Order: sequence, then structure tokens, then C-alpha cells
Amino acid sequence: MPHCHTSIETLRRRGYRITPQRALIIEAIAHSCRHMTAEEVFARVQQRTPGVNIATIYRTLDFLVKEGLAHRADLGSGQVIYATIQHGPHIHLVCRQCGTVIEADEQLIAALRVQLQQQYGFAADLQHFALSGLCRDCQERFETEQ
Amino acid sequence: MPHCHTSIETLRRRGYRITPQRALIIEAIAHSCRHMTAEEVFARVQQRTPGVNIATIYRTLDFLVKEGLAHRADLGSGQVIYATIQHGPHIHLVCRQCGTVIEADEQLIAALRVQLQQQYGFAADLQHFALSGLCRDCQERFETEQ
DNA sequence: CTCCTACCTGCAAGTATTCGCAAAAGCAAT
DNA sequence: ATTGCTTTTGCGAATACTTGCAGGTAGGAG
Ligand SMILES: [Mn+2]
Ligand SMILES: [Mn+2]
Ligand SMILES: [Zn+2]
Ligand SMILES: [Zn+2]
Repeated sequence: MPHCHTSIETLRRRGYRITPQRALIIEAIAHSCRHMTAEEVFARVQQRTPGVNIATIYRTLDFLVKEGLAHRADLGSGQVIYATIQHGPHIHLVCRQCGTVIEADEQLIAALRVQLQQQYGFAADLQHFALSGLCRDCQERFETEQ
Repeated sequence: MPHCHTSIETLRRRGYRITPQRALIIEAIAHSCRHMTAEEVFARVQQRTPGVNIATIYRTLDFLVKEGLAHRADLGSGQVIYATIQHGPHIHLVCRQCGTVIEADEQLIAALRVQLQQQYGFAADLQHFALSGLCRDCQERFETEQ
């Protein structure tokens, strides 16, 4: 997954500085096919270059999200997860009762995306996000208990 | 807004104990027509009954969310906001570049709600939530900068 | 009204993340 | 290669929650 270079070039073109820390962090999330927590990125970066500070990890991940090169999602697990924009698009359905996570197809929100753009001029980040609610089992439990 | 009683009765019916702390917190969010942060709920509760701990505020607000009696939304302001389910349904569109918040009509996600229920048996909490993205101005800025 | 016990709360310590500031280092222009 | 300006980083402290645990209390049984 050599998408690191794409991201790095994009940032350079936009006038940002490419520091070793940024390159390492971009490489870390580009090489993971899954989501990563800030701590996981930190551990991987430390392996190669000890001395990078955890605050830099957080700052850089947030910077990449702001630049549209990474996604952030809070599934309510206590730690936020990050992924590259290459991470296949999908929605996480998180049950607020039991914590179960269902992965849903992002096609579901294709229509919503178009409407938000047309009615509000808002380009929503819907490639990778979390929705809270009740899973089937917990709905049934709620109904029987009233 | 005497919805406190409805919430209290619901909880009692479900077998939970009604402590003075819970009653105060329920009353606090029921009387505010807006969102409240945990700190704001804390301040209001303290006025009436000093001694209630901030941990109880957080635990109770999360408990109310889990029981479906309150909504929680993270608009990225640094503090999570809570509101009763009476709070009129709407979506917050939060720009990840400039932080601007647009309030959008929840009708936009009526179709999504139905699809999630049919395809995944998931009852999504879509009355009051936040979507991240780019506002019109920031989109234009991004395009000109490439 | 009193007792019992599971559920709740206060407290203090822990975790995840953010922020202010001074020093370090990209990178563009000499 | 050197300089200079501005961005970025490291560090330590602050913030916004969260958790473990021991003692307190709501509310049902007797
Ligand atoms: Mn995912
Ligand atoms: Mn709102
Ligand atoms: Zn569930
Ligand atoms: Zn914007």
C-alpha cells in the first residue's frame, strides 16, 4: 500500500512541511489495513524512531483528518480509531445497550450525501463513521420490559 | 416541561432506583430547552444540592442515554453535549476545517432510518447527532488550493 | 416500621486527549 | 552552504472524562 507518497505529495503541494514524524505516522496508518488507535500508531512509530511524542501523534492524526487524508471514528470503546481514506467505506452501527458493532454498507447513505450537498452545500464525511442505536436483540429486550 | 415525571416513571417501571441525584439530573436536562454539557448539568445540580459528585453526573447522563431518555452528541467542541429526547430532532453538520455548525432537518435521514431497520434490524438514534464534513466555503478553499 | 441487599454514590486515582510555550527544524531564498 | 522566517515538535501541565472500590441508601420483604 504505497499510498504514503500520494498523501505526502498532497501535503507538500498544499504548503505543509514534511517532517520525519509526519512521514512515519502517514506510513503507519497506510500500512495497516484496519483501524488504528493513537496508541497503536504511537507504538509502531516508536519502534522505528523512539523519541516521537504522543502529543505529536494526536496532533498529526487530527491534522490528517482535517486535510481529508484520514478518517476518525468514535465507536464508544474509550479510544478513537483512525484509518486512511483507502480503508474501504462502511458504517459502524454501535448498539448503545450491549456495545455490539455491525458493519453496514455505505451505499445506504449515498442518497443522504447528495441531499446534504444540494440543500446545505455540505460535503459530509460519510465514508467511515459510527451511528449509535439499538441492535435487534436489545430492541426486543426493551419492548418486553416496556 | 414536566417530562421529568415521565422519565422517572419509566425508570421506576424498568426496576431502577430513583435517587435524589437522578431526579435532579433528569430535572436539569428536562428544564433546559437547549443542550447541556456535563459541567452545566453539574453546576445546576450543585445549586440545589451541593455534594453531588461530577462522576455521578457523567454516570447518570450516560445511563439516561443508554435507557433512551437522553441524547448525546459530540460536536468536536471539546465537551460532549446532552439533551432530553424532547429536544426537537435535528442534525448538526460540523465543518472539520473551520468548525462552523449548520443545523439540518432530520427529515433528511428518515429514509436511512427505515433502511437500517429493514436491512440490519438496527434502530438508529438519529434524532440528534453530528456529522463531520466540509462547509461550502471550505470546499471552495480546498478546490482552489488543490 | 425494620431489615436486607442489590444497586448507587462519593472519592480518589487512572486514562485518553489537548494545550501553552520555548526550542528545533523544514524549506525557500540568498 | 547559510540565513531567516515560520511551522512543527517535545515537554509538562491541564482538561474531560472513566473506573475501582468501600460505604450509603432505595425500596421490597417481613
Ligand atoms: Mn471501519
Ligand atoms: Mn441540537
Ligand atoms: Zn445491543
Ligand atoms: Zn468550514
